Amino acid sequence: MKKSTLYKGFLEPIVMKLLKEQGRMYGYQITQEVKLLTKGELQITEGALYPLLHRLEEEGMLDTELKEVGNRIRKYYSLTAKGRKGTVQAMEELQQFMGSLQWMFQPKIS
Amino acid sequence: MKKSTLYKGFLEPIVMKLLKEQGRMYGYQITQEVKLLTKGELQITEGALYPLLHRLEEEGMLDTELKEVGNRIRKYYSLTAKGRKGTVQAMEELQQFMGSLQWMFQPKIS
DNA sequence: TATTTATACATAATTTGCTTATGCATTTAT
DNA sequence: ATAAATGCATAAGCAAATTATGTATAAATA
Repeated sequence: MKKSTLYKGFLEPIVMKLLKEQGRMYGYQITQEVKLLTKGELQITEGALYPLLHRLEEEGMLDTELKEVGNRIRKYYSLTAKGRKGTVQAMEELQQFMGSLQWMFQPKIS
Repeated sequence: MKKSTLYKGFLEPIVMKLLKEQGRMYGYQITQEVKLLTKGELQITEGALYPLLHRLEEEGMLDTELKEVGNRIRKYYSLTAKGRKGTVQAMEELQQFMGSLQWMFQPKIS
């Protein structure tokens, strides 16, 4: 990932939120969607994404489903019930964090 | 640092922005200011802060000044010219990054 | 007045979360 | 024919935190 530096810790909520919106996605598709949604700003690397997906699956956040497409196999991921709860929580934490940094962008309070 | 997770990479811009606003601060003061400004949300750990300050000084971003207060020695940090430029840049990158994540918080584009 | 908490610095070991590099295989575009 | 895109995966290395520890003074509190 990169172009504008990726601030670490964001990849997980990004992926989970995407899965929540889109329902069911495979790894490569996630990289392309993020690239699109961020107008090329964020480029997720596979070295970051795949291990994360594996970890989230192991934690019971994601379910997987293999699908043969043409001659290739795609691995689709979707949120479990736990994963949906986890997403809500991750988003709340993210928002709170962003909120707590508002002072950085506000004009000085005279 | 912690309470809400600290997303990695934010500490540097936070510290630099603070120094830009306040002019001249010592380490402990920075931890207290951040705690105040974030209403207790972000608690900077010394293990993160001091090495960062040392690194920024080494990179020519910060100047230091020792001051004896009572019986203790405080080490004051302030931005150099390079540091002020660096702060502007760091803030721009941060804002661009935040901007590129807007889609995560916006209601679905029907 | 003894003890804890706050102030003030610092460093080392460890963990986390990425990047970079590599590998393999198929499909599409040049 | 060759390169680029699609699709998965893992390993090595690095940077930025956390956690733990150490030292010392000052102020608050039991």
